[in-house]
Amino acid sequence: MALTIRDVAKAAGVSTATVSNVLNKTGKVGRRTHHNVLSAVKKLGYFPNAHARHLASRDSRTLGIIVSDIVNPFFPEVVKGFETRARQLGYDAILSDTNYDPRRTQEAAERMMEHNVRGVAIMTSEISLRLIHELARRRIAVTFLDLAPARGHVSKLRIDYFSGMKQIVEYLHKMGHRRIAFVAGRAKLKSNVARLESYEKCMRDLDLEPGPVITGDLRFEGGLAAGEAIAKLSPRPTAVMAVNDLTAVGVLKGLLKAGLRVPQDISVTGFDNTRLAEYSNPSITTVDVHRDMLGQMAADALHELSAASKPHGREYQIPAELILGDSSGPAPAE
Amino acid sequence: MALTIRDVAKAAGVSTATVSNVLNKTGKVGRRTHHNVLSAVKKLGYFPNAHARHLASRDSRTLGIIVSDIVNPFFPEVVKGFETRARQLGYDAILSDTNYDPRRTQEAAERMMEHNVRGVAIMTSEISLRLIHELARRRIAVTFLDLAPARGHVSKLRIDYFSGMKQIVEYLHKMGHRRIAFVAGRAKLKSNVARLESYEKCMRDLDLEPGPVITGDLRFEGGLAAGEAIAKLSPRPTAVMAVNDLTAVGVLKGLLKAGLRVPQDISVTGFDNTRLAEYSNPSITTVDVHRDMLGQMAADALHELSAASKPHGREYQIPAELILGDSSGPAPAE
DNA sequence: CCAAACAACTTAACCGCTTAACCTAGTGAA
DNA sequence: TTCACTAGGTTAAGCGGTTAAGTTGTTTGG
Repeated sequence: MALTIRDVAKAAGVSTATVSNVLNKTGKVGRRTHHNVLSAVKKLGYFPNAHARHLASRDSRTLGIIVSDIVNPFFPEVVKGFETRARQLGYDAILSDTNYDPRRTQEAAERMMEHNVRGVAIMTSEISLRLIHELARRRIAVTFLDLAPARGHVSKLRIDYFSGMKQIVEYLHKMGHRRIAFVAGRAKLKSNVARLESYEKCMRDLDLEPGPVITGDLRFEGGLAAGEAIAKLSPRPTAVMAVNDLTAVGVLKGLLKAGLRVPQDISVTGFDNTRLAEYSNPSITTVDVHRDMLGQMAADALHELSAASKPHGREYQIPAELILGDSSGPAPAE
Repeated sequence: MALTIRDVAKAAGVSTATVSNVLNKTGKVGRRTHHNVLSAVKKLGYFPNAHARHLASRDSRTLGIIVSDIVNPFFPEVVKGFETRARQLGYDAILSDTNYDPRRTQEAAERMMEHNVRGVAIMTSEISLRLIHELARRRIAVTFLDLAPARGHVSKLRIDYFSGMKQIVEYLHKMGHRRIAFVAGRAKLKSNVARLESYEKCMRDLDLEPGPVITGDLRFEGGLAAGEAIAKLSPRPTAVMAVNDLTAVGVLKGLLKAGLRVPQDISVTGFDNTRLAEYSNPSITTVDVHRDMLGQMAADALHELSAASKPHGREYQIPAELILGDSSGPAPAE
């Protein structure tokens, strides 16, 4: 089999405890011995077995992250932020993808328990309350996105959708837009509902009548259809806010197809600041929700929770930032 | 602490060995006992400790995948394909992101060794030969992308860049294009060199003079600059092949900015079939290299290697497929 | 009818590490 | 000189599983 700590101990002429102490930098070992052990490690090419280490120390020093779909452009940056921060804090990170499937979500949670993670960041919405309790019962730190309130071992991450929407609406208002349509996503998803409601509230706050609201599908096709529909409306809106960038790209294409000019005839905005927004033609005005920061904060939150003797879940807010693109401009003269 | 197999054994009134046999479905346990154990497991909410299991069985049943950058749109689908297939085959999968950093690549490889993986799929180019040997010495199965030849514990995955490029060149040729420019990436990366060389060879095979070749940076900005430069050339190429989709989007924007119409005045093609290509305006003609299949095949290859008694590395070929978009069309009349 | 074979367990020795408890010089204070 | 520390180790008992070997009670072939 592979090399063990005993091989190193033998090679360095010391006990396994000493090797372990060197490897873990406990400072209980003299300079000479320390050096000897280290060179034996190097010479043999030894790497400690993570499983044995975790088992013996009864601490996995592992954080988990569960996402719906790593292919969804929302998640890679979150994962990267999480993983990077976790490593900085000295944790190993494991990732599970649920593919929007509740059964796979269950499996993902089980995997986290089997790996004895200290904490898990749940970035999906398809999580059941039963699972949450299951994790809580095991005193595993948890962070959620928007779902439940924070308490005990559970911290909450809140993306400030409202602020993001507000920034868009106020920006469009300042540019002279008064008829601002909204292309929504499926009603089920919390984040989409939040976006729609924020839009409506912000409109009212500016004494504007919300609507028309068209329901898309969060995908390109839905946006395309919505764009074509909007082009035919009378009176036509002077701006269209889409629930996300992908929808916005669809809307944009639909409007262009109908012969409208963007942004001269009509402005379009997205949400999420994905690469799509940046590389679209014209680039899309959107809102950055700092996905990398979201991942980082999740790792920080889990670290805090799992390190505390009496953990007290907090709420973390992730700020949103307006990103101006070429798809929006002053409202056309009537 | 958490529940152990002993708790379950006690609750079911059997030995830990029996519980283990039930959990591992060895078929050595009677129906009644089997059932009793299972209900005890369910009642207590027990999940076996993965670390202990791996340690005791001296088999991690884990596959690893190392990528350069999960945020790079090339990788998420690869990772997903890998992870999905690995799970189907009964493996746990772990992911490491090197961020293009050789030091982090080293750390990633070490992590794989510490986790005692059966095999690791290396999807980055920043891997050193030392590391490869290190892994081979430990009898860890390995797959590479294009780098070394297959042998022993090492299988090779080959993306058929040549076929992809050939399909584009022949398609453009059939559409009447004769002056076809190429926007390359940095010379260092193997995959980019392969694309450029394939382009040149395919051109010559059709009795066309390759060039001009403009060097971009694999990013949007490089494409943009290249597009603007190409617009000014005389005689102007009637088609531009870009080394990847991102570059193609940049080229597209550069050409449009210079007042050219795509595809009426000039055709543009990309490579990789990312979402960018699909959602670009106009959508980009590109080549799909089946990234999910790449991930799957990597998992399959590792499974095969690690299961074999006398492993013999193979070469796997991932096919490329032309995807027609709206950015290409017949060559303009002279 | 008895020994061999089998089904269905239990016992206990690890797997590769960590860590509490113990040991042994050597040092400094009284 | 004596004694309490301390520095720098060693010993050995786990961590939570797996699994080879051993132990039963029950069949079954000759």
